Amino acid sequence: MPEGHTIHRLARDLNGDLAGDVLRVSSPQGRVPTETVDGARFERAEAVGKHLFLHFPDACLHVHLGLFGRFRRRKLNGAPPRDTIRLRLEGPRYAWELSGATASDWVDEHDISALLERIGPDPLSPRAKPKLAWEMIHRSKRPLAALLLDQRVMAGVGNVYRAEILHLLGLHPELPGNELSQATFQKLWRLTKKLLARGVEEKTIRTVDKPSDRTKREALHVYGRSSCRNCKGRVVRVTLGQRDIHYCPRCQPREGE
DNA sequence: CACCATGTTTAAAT
DNA sequence: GATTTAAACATGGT
Repeated sequence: MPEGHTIHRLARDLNGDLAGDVLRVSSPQGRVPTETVDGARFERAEAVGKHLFLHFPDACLHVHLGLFGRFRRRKLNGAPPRDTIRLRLEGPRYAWELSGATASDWVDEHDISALLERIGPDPLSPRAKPKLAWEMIHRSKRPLAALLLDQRVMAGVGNVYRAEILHLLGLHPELPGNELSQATFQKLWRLTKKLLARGVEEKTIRTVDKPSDRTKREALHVYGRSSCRNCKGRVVRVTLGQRDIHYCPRCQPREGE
């Protein structure tokens, strides 16, 4: 479910609903110890790449949604949580419920810095240093498609954004990182930032300026499509690394650059 | 009901 | 040392 925009939007919505409030915190599944924060004031949520941090005065919960994780708002209606709910944050007006996450652990300062050191710059962070991403890409022979998905290079891009970014720049997915020019990298960084930011506002991924309708297919150029939005040619789907990537051989020729 | 998918981590193999 | 592969984990939508 989640690419970086989802997590940043989650942080914004959680803050809008719950920041500064005293929460009832529970773990219906019993998988997250909540005694120390139940009844405590929730300070704020913070997103970095695809990671989410929930800050309480004396504790911080690290959440990563992984492939199936969800974190949803529910109206308070007295209904008991479903048995798949791992964590429940109950504020004055809404309850937020977490399910299916890959990670939901209490972390200390040390854990947090170790984690942040592990991931690359997040284009949505004003303090991000794109230079770090450029250096990794520039030094690597790995295909661009693999580098974009590697959270150590850049944090927040997932399978949909990667396919769309490469298509918009006319880059072949297998172009080795060290063959990308610095000028094109700068375009790539700016584009990524723009698309992720738009995703946060619209709560969905849209890379097409004026889609003809509201369907997901129409909002994208190649991902999940059988024909390229630009040239109408057949979209190629190949497994690169562990994940499928969609691209248009005509709009994204091998020579690239 | 069967199938599919917007992810990460670790260790082992190349 | 760099990179790739395999395995494990976790749900909901169609």
